[in-house]
Amino acid sequence: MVMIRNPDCTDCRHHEGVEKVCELGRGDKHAKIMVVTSRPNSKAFAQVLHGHLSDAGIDPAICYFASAIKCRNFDMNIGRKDLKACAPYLELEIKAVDPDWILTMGNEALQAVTGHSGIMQYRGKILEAHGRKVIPTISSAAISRNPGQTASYMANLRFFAAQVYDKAAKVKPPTIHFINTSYHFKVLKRAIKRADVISFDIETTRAPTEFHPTARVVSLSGTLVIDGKTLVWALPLFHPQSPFRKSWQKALRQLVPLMAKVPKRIAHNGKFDCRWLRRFGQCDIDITFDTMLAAHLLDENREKGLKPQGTSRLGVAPWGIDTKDLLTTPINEVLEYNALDTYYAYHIYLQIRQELQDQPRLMRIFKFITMPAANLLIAVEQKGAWVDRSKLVTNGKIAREMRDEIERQLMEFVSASESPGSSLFAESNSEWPTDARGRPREVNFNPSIWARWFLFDHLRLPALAYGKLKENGEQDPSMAEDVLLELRDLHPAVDLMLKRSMWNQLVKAFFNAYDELLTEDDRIRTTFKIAGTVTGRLSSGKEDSEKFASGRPERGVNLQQVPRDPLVRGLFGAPPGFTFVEADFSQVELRIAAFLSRDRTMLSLYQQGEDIHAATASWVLGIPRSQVTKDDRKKAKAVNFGFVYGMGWRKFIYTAFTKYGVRFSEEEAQAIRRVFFEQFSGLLAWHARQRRLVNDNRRVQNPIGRIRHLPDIDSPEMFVRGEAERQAINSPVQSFGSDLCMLSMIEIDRQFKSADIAAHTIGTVHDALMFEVRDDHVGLALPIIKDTMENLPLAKKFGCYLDVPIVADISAGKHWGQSKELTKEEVYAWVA
DNA sequence: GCAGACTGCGCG
DNA sequence: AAAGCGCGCAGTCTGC
Repeated sequence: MVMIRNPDCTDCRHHEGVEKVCELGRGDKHAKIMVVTSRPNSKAFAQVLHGHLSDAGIDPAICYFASAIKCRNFDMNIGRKDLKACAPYLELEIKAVDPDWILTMGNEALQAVTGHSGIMQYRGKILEAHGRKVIPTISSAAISRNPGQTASYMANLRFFAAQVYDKAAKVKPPTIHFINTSYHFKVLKRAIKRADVISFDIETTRAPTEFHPTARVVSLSGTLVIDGKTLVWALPLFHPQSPFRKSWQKALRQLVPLMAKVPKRIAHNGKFDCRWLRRFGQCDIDITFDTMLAAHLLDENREKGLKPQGTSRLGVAPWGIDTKDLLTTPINEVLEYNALDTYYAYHIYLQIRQELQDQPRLMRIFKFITMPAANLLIAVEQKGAWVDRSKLVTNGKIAREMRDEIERQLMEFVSASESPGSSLFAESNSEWPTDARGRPREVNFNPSIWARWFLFDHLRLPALAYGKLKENGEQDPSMAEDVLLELRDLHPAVDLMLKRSMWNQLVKAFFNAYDELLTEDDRIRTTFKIAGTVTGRLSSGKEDSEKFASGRPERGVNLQQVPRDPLVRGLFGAPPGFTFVEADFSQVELRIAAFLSRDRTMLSLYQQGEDIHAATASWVLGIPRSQVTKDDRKKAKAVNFGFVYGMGWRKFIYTAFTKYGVRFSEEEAQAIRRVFFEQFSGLLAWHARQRRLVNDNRRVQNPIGRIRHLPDIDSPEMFVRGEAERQAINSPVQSFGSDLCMLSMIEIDRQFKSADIAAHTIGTVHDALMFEVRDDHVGLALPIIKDTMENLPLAKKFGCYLDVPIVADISAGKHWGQSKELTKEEVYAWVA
């Protein structure tokens, strides 16, 4: 070891002012296990780390601890260059100790040992470097900052221990039956018919959707349970080496109907597989147990992918191939990978099912909400939302012309010679900005270096705020909307910049995206993620990118962020012969807050059917209820939503200005907050209750038992704890609101089907549902929608007695957001 | 040329 | 001392 150390090393800047130059690690010098981490020689650090290792079953006494950087200077950040400079010493150290296994902790150590960067991507995988096996995880210091990471960190350590000590995985790899003759295919059909359980999975080409011309199913695999025995099989389909390459669709048309009849159907993110199998098997198939959704329901913070679930639950090493292009991957590899997915998913199912059975409230949510929603969304995603093609063309043209015209006007301010001569329009005081190679930068009105030059140098506007402190110690002047609003009166270009930003956003994020994604049947499709949020809400957008090549148009606009501007929202609607129906829960989160807090004022307002936003407006503005305008009510909305979830007066001033254009002084804002909590005094007690609950239990739950884990409540940092406490207030409300909406969607769709009503669910936007109803069935559909939403079977299904009235506002017309809310009479006696 | 951090903005 | 919550995506810039 003496040979390695170089106390005179000056290879990187870290040697300057450090106590000991080139400090090597410590521990067993012939250890089988090497741990690469920052500051291995700090006593306090080592103590914590040794605790973690022991807990995971690794004896720290037989490890060698090394650092990626041998001169530890805590005032300096470590860059790639530093790691490179120090790499030879680490390499020598590895050779000298000669370990079989290396545990790297944190991104630095990962980079230093393997050369890869991206710890969140590589953690828990088995890599190879310097001829040894390497398993990366996050740094132990990250755990104390963010206790929320503890579970997966410990899972990584336990996995490392299992590999090092060669502990047999809990689940052994199965024998896989490859189906490559028509005889085997027949045997497979017979087996599926007899099976009680099927866990299945498909591999596909990287087509953007199952309807794309390049969409093919490359292989199909399954794990069957027949008479208590498992049978694992893999069927090649469109793969070039497949005997069924020419008849792959025919094979699916034979198999999918049989699979759909197996009593228990399991898959990991099965919504994806079911969409493809429906398309090519020409038969509806759904799932009874989705392991990804169940894992997420049990712990919304844990990695829910099949591989991380497999390593942490089953102790199996990450299996499989880099699925870049399946068609050029040898068939055996594809099939083995495909089959193992189904086998391990089946074993994960066995575990998770038990965990759900131990928590009956979660099981009920899974049974009555999660799985029905998943199966309903298969059809919703396949159907898509209808878009008015001619409107898309004309509205898009309007938006593009508006943006171009504004940019033309802005360009007049760019050339200094055309600037008016007043002091406000002073001549430029600096040179046109250049890039790193000295070339002039292009005009770019987006928040860019050029745009900052334009505003703050060329037009000499004052920089009122600055962005984040950068690595080089500089801060860019902020171009955020609220800052520009302050500068609006100083120069006409500011207003143009603001307007351009709005129109450009519409063009780029919406019109362009919709143009690209609109299919021939005039529909746009999204993917809803059921396990995409920590509260149980759906998220909407693109399919997981890993499944698809970059650069291609993909399935997936975000249906939940369609601007309310009629120019955009009005593009969506119902095709000829159909009516677009939107049903909104009225103020659902505030009603839930009233229910949970038991605040007497709020409860009685809702029980009397009064408008809580108007009430707040009259109190905070000090005017009688009758004088409250529509605008006042809108402002009160900001007050209500903010303060209910623990907003402070500073943030209130900020949001009141940026979102509603109202300025409040500090005194006014504090006074409004005070009045608010005087009126709704029950809210403060409720906030305190939620804080106590999360501090005691590290988790909170909503009225039907959906759990939000908040491990960050143990953070030593006040701010992080405060965050967890506010989440403890918001989560039960938001997640219950979402559950009401999901439950409605499921229940309404069920009734449509059983009454044979020609209506389709188009999607949800958190507290709203959208439907497409055949014109002659609107009168039948409207009462079902309203009745269901207002009278959900919460008591029957979840033992939850909601004593706040729930109200659904319904509107019906040709386009989204374009029609008037219906009165109760109109809902129950619809006249087209 | 690509990934990651960061900002800004669309929605509830 | 200070503190709404929950999302997805486009765009810029940096560093390799």
